[in-house]
Amino acid sequence: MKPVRVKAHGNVTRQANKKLRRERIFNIAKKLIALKGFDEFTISELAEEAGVSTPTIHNLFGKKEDIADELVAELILSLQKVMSFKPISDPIESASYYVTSIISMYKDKENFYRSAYMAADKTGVFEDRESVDSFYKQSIKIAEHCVIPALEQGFLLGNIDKKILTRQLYQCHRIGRQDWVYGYINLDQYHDQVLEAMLMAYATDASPECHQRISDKLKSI
Amino acid sequence: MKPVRVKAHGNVTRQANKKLRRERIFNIAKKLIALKGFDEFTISELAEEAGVSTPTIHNLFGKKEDIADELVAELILSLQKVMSFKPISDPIESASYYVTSIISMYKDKENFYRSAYMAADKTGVFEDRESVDSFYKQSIKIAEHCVIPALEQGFLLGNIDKKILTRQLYQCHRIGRQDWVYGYINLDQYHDQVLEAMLMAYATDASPECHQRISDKLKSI
DNA sequence: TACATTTTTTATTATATATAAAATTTGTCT
DNA sequence: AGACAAATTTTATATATAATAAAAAATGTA
Repeated sequence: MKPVRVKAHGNVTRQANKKLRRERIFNIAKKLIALKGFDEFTISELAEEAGVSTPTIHNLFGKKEDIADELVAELILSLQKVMSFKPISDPIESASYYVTSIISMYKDKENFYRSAYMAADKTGVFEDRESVDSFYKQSIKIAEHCVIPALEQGFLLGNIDKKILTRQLYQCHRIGRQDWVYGYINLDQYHDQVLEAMLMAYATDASPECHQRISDKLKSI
Repeated sequence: MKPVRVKAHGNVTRQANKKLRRERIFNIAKKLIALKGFDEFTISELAEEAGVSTPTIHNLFGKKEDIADELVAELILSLQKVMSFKPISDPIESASYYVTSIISMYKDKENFYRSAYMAADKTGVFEDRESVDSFYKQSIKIAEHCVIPALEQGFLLGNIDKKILTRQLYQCHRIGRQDWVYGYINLDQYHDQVLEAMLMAYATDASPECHQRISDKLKSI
């Protein structure tokens, strides 16, 4: 009876190399998806760009849908970091800081974020408003973390329901992000569009002093 | 030499019947697109539902892309009507009237509007902000027609740039519409979401009296 | 009922995703 | 260096969809 060997001798090295190859091809995939859109990009095109055959793509990534799932999972993970940013009470500072942070994050890996958001649109993860740990509810909570100190410090008056205000702050991001993801505006335009919308939302309940500053800030964008 | 007859004897009747058949199948297409999404709906599925073969679909409608183009053309035409609605100076009345009008229009032919907006997303017509007769610029103009009388009547103060205000009023619609078109919210939720967002936009520049009324109205939604 | 024409269908092509099985490559150990 | 076992890639193939050409059927009128 022959001795049974569960793993090949050089399996550790093999896995490491595989990971490198996979990563190289995954980056090409991100580039192609960002360039053409998720549905429009094809496995065979990816294979050709990567210099391999289509079954190799399937071997490394599974179905096309699996690529979307992987992008989304990576995106969710990456967004968890932003989720834990420290609240700033002044609405103008808060909005500026928040938008700038996100932009610089996107700028770093634009292909990844654009392709991942496209994939997310296909799965609908961001649209789920029901489940407790939904991205929607998490985002609303973050917006709330911005509104509460602003109320406490008197930048906001409390005449507009907090819930409505936070909801608006969240919605601001969505439409701008959409426009950027699908290639209608660039990141700089995204910055201005979202900042403008966030400031407008804050302005609805701003103290006279704060309202004046927001108005000035809006003129400078 | 045989006499050349350009048209068949019964061509008028034929064309009329063809139009009826075509319309029947087009309605099924709208239903299917609204139900499954434009990319997900297939020609063969449509053919089966309609009780004809796939080439018949192609014969009647051309390519799949042509179906999208036709939906978009019909949508643009239908929206031209809404474009010419009379401005109301009071922001609350104006927003309520506008949202209600649109909803009732959509409610009538929900399959059509949902499938047409999906098709429009694919073509990107609504994202074009450059050309003079772009839908974007037309929409901005309508929003302006709402803002100007509100300023004149003193409902708005003019502290916030008119351009910014109109832009916000337009953006309000987009995200809510998106959520409805892709099946995440129904028309009643769309109503509340868009009305809330429009009122919030007006509130940023509202006179104290108007701001109070908006605040009350928001509580009642 | 004959017919000219339109309309539909059968047959076929092209392209994309996906998988199974064969062929090749890889990394290690002797 | 060369043998080897497993991993990896490729060739070949299946399935699904969109699209078109040519043949067959249906239609409306005289």
